[in-house]
Amino acid sequence: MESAFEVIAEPNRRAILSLLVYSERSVGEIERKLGMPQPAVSKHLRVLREAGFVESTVDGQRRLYRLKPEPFRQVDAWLAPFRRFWSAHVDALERHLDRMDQTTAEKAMRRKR
Amino acid sequence: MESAFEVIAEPNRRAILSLLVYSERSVGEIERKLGMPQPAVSKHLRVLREAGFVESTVDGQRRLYRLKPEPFRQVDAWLAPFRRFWSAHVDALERHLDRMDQTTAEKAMRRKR
DNA sequence: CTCTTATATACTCTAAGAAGCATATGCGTG
DNA sequence: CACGCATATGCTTCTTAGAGTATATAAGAG
Repeated sequence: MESAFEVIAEPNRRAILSLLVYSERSVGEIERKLGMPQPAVSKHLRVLREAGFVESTVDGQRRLYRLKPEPFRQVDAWLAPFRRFWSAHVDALERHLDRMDQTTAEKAMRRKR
Repeated sequence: MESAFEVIAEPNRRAILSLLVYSERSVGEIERKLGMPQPAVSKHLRVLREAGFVESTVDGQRRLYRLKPEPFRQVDAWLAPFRRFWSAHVDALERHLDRMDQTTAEKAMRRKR
């Protein structure tokens, strides 16, 4: 489970991360919110912690988990070169839709005449 | 291998995708550039194709593969909510580095006097 | 039509990861 | 100090993915 990519390949882990975006959470809170068994939560949190996605602090008998930024940046960095590419496609799609609109508009014009 | 996240969890597949950013490639080109056995390349391309990351066209006895945008967008969409969070950290880092620079600058100033 | 090049597929083997359950550890309270 | 809640860890089992190797398909060249 070296890489950040393998870590976020698991749906339950992505769910945990998405939950932690709002605020830090105890294990029990995660367990209840996601409806998954406690050992599963702890195991996934361990993986997330070892990969640097989260850190925890002790609060009495609870542990509070919160996000850490680094691995997200790694993923984002890998994604960056593709962004240029896919936004070009958005542009192409928009141009296409614009042409569609134009065509529609022209048809409407013709109908109006 | 349903999800885009599982697909990009595999390092060889990420390498293939990164290679295709520049231009479309034949299987043989990928094989040589990445130094991996041909069946491996074909298998990974199959996974990528089925997940919508790439598409291929026939060119004589070659197949040319190129990127498709949708799955990248999915990944980016999942990442988006975290971006706000981690850029806050970037800001903090930048402020930190700014202070460092300032300190360095002050030292330089002192040296100059 | 045969030989060669390009690519895909089938099959076997191995390993790793996730689920499920049981149990350990550790702190808090009466 | 005994009990109960919160969390972590250990163990077993099941499944799946990837590597490696061999082979199939299909197109071009002579």
